[in-house]
Amino acid sequence: MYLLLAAHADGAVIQELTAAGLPSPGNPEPRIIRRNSTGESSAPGKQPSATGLAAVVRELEKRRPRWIWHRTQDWYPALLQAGVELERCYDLALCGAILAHSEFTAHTAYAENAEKLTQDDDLQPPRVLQPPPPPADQGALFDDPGLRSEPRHTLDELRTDYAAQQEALGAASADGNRRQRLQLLLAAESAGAMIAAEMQHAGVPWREELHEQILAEYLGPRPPLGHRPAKLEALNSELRRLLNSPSLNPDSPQELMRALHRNGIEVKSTRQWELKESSHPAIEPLLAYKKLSRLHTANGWAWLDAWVKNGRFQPEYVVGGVVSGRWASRGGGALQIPRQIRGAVHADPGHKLIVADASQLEPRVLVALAQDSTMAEAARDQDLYAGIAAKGFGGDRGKAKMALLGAMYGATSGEAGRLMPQLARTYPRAVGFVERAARDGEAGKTVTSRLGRSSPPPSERWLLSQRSTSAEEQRRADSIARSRGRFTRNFVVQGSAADWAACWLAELRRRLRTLRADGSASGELVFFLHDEVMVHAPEAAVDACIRAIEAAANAAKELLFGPIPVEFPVSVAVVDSYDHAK
DNA sequence: CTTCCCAGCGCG
DNA sequence: AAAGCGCGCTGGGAAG
Repeated sequence: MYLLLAAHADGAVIQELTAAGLPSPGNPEPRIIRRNSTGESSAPGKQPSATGLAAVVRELEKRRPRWIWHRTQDWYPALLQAGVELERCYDLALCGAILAHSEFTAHTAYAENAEKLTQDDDLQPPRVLQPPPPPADQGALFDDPGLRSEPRHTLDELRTDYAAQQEALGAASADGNRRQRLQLLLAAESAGAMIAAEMQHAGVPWREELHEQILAEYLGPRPPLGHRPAKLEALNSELRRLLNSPSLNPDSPQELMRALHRNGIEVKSTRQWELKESSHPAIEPLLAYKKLSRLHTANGWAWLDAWVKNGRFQPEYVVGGVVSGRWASRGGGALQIPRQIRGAVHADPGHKLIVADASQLEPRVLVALAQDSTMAEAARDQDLYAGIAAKGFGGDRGKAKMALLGAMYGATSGEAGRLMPQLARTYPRAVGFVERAARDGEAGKTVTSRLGRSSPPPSERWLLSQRSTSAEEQRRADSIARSRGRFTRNFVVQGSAADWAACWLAELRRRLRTLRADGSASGELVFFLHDEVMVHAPEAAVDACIRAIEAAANAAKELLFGPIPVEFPVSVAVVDSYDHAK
């Protein structure tokens, strides 16, 4: 059953559709849910409109429909706020973006139409950005889901878009299961959107007093607003003395650079690794200052005030925020929680954090993509790098790792660059695969992830550079082309790893829901970071959750690659506190 | 004053 | 030791 949910000038509107996106013959009329019209008496603290729509959706969910809507972010957070969890959806915006650019559907009307729209866009002034969504706590009233601005998409527009997307999907070329893969990607992307909203709703368990303890340890007591904490101030005084610069502000790279030069420290930048080259007595306190200053500005008391409420850190995840299919995030730097403060991430009483990460995901994905049986053999080892080191690198794990990472990132110089021929000799297929992606990118072609997410077309810069005439221009053109080559080289691996992770996450969510539906203790997904998930679970549910995580990883591999002899092991840690994982 | 970009560093 | 991919956030600093 397919239910389209759209914003209506007067509230919301729901229509049942066929799989192809036509109005359902048995039930063709859309149903309008007006604000304040569904008869539920307003509970204190809740607006009737909220209960109204939420109640209707909850009732319809019993028929286990697939909800089709423009953007999950417009509807689902408010539904969750109202206590309504849904099983599955189809996110038109996310799926449409994939279909508009995928090589698998490049020949379809949908892609051509999208292409035209993009060109039209170029003629128009830049689109006004959506205002940022209100903070989660303001969404609690669930006043106008999808109606924060005038509805830009009518029911018919959305229905037509869905039908067109299904048609494009149906027209995807059948060779090598491309259509099934793309369909899987759309399902995983939509599931991801729901998971993002659910994780945002749940939040990461965060103990404020533990965070404060950590800050006090590193920085001293909380300073008055706009002041440096004691330990930073002490380091600052020391620096001013050692560099003979009584008014130095070490937060200014320019000032700092001048002060260093005045003292004979000849660096070209103030980056850590370059500063480490020098043995001047000011370097050590300077590095300490930078480290602590980073903690204070990025994850200090101000951060804690802004982002942690009621023991939860609730960032917003941006599914589809990275071209490769990785997620981005907004607010609080959710994907950059530094190791220093992970001790503040702490399970609730009676609960555990289950932190699982896919070990060496990207090289394993490369092995599977390239079908490199020699490398697959080597990767049997739980430690892939050790296995590869054993064959081709005389057992030197460090070299094997650097070579493989270099191949995936496009290293040209340094030790990684020098190791490339050695890697190519033993593993020609794996190296050939990324080389091919690089050559394609340099030539302006598109590359595509395993499930069908394609790289963006060449940039304006790339196109312009193709017309270069002089030798100087040609050199620049080559450099731009190589840069694109490095991007596409990495795209196929990073993008396919993101495909895998999306399936892993969706499969895990399904299993956790099944556990809950069966009445067993279950856990809650609370964090996701490219190749790592965190489940917050009552102790009784830990074993079942671990099995779910492992089964989901295995399922993801099968979904992407079928029964191939490459393992995707996950390492699992059951901890009270995030800093004890890994 | 606001708006934008950069340098630097956090994460994978 | 410090190249080679993808992000977000901060403060400083230049531009408007």
